[in-house]
Amino acid sequence: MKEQRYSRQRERIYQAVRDSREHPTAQMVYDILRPELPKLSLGTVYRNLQQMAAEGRLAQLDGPVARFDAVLVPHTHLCCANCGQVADGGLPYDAALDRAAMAGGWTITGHSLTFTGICPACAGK
Amino acid sequence: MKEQRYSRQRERIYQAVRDSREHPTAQMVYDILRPELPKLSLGTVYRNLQQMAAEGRLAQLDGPVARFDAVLVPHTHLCCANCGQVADGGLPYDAALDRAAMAGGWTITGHSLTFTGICPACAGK
DNA sequence: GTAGCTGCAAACCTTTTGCGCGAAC
DNA sequence: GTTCGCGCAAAAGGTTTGCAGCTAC
Repeated sequence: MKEQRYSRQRERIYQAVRDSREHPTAQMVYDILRPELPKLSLGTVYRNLQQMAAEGRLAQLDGPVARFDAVLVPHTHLCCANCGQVADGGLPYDAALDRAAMAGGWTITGHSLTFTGICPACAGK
Repeated sequence: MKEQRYSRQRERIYQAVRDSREHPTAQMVYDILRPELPKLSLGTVYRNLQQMAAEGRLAQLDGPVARFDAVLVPHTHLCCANCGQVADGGLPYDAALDRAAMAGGWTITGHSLTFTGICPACAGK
């Protein structure tokens, strides 16, 4: 693996994901950091998010646009079909599922359990 | 809802998804049909896939690129981390999860359970 | 001094959309 | 004849990449 150096931008990007509750997209991270780092480039955000996801320092969530999560303990997610927000689910990760799914020659390394529904804010409208 | 007319293209697109085992993307459907319908447009494939997904005639799978499935009975999926292929999982859909997830004011309409791992073909290499 | 990282901009890929013609009804 | 759907092409996101200069070590 390539040697990795410290960079102020990478640290801020990581903190922005960790401190945000909304599983931010690259664009959201960029918007969060822009006031503080006006010269920050969107390309740098993408590069660092991808790099940290590859290292396992961040988790990447599937979807039409990629979202990132600094909570590495496996957990479920709730996705609002109306506004698109992603929240943490209340159910624990069930490792028994992985063992059960290991069939047909597949090696299972994990799973993603995402619920779809309507969030409280959207339900009120 | 808008009145819907028959179209040869839509039928073929549906059949291509149904007859393919690989949960094809729009591009894959286009490639499958091109020999048979040389004038087919990629835009038409996207339009019809999206329309049939909205009607519930097809299921749309999340991911970096959208995939489609003609099997409407809810079921789990296996995704190969190496080659990206998506296969059907052996586990049944557990509706009890939806009831359990309904907390914090959310209305849950369904869930998606996707296992990540290595498929037999990639494991052999 | 030598990599690695940034900012910038262009390129890329997937998906959507506007438009005029042809097809279904 | 009236709509709706198609093919085409352009546009619109989201994401990646090449490059020259700056930064960590």
